[in-house]
Amino acid sequence: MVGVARPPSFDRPTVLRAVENQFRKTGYAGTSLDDITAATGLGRGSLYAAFGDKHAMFMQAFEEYCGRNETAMVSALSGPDETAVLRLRDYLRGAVDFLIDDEQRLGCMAGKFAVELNGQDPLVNERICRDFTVLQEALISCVEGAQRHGDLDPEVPAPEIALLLLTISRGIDVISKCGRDPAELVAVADRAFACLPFLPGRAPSLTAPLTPLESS
Amino acid sequence: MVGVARPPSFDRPTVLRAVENQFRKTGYAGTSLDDITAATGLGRGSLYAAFGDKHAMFMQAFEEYCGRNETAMVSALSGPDETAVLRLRDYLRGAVDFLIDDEQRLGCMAGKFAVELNGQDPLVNERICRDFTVLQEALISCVEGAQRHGDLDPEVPAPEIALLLLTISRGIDVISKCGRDPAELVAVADRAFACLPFLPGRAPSLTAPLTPLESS
DNA sequence: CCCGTTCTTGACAACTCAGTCCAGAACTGC
DNA sequence: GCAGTTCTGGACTGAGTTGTCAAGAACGGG
Repeated sequence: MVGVARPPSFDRPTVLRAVENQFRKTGYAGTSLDDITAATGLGRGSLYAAFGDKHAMFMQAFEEYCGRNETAMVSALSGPDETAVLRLRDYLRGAVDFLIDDEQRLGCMAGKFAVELNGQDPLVNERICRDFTVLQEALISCVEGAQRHGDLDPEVPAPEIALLLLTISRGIDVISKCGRDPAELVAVADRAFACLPFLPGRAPSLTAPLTPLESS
Repeated sequence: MVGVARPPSFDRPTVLRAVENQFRKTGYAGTSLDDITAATGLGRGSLYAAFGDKHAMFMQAFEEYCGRNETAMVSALSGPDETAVLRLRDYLRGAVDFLIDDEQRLGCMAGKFAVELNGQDPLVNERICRDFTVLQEALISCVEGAQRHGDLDPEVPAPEIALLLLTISRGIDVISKCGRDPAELVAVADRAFACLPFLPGRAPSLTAPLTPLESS
């Protein structure tokens, strides 16, 4: 009488990742369930049973993305005050490297759906706000570290610098969409970094080695 | 025998503008022809006869937008070297003001569809590239003016500064989507302006009066 | 006022869409 | 190998989609 259920044939995170990629590639309205069945290799029945309807699939994939990205960014921006300013440089360069490395140039998923959904989906919008807030706070901590260490001008409000950095990386995603020379994107990131309010004599060389930054 | 045709009952630019607004609000895939008939007040037959299919409607509305925006930007960024740096400030502030003034926060249409279509529509993509190039070139001229006048460091390549400014205004569009306090957006624009490579003693006060900038 | 032309409206066909459902497959404890 | 459970794939439904078409309305020269 103790019948044992057939176990799912798929790996949940793997499927969610495929769903995420499909939505990032073709947008929310532009993605059909047939696209999703093709991307995941699962039938409609399995998808609906495991994740709910299209909107729920999207939300779970998006939540997955946000959590992963926030963790990576918070981790990449944490560290000693001595190297805080280098982490800020790597944040900008990392945004560019990630675009260059990815042939599809997907960019930040939160930024993409902020733009596509235009604030018309409250659940998605709330998650985007939270994502941007988390990223900004991680940047604030890092900026404050650089200020404590005497690299950046402590008179300039850290939240403003942090939000500017977030703005620039979202902007880089946008301008990268129309096949620009990767060197131009790198130049923009480096120029943005060079424009930060360094204290006199503290602006580091742009040719210093770059430590890679995990991004997505 | 010289029959005279019934003249169209609509104003072409007005209809194109309604089409543009609808696409900007709900995206390309997210806009149905019923949405467009509702937005324009025209029947399907009239729309198809006048503009062609959905894609052609989009292209014409987008072309209309790009032309209008490019003209406004080139004009707003042109002027004497003495005030070039102020025009750069107004470019950034204008991007923010336009978002704040518009309750729908539509932002730059080229940026929106660069993100939504992800480079998958060659015709649209080509137009976006051209739009960004025109904007960057107008910014380059203005930056060069500011350099000639001794406001900005002539050692820094003008195209880099110009592309950074373009990047920042596209980024502002993105972060504005999740209901941020307008004051934060203004602060980011002002901070970005303050970060430009001014020559010593040339950084203008941020509280100087702002001349309005037409945007869309 | 008539006429040829073009515009307009909305019905229509063909197709795609999201979401449901069911028949059968897979699995494991017994 | 059987039984009981859940998983799987795809057919199916009804709503929504794009694009077409035809019947009639509007127009102004003659």
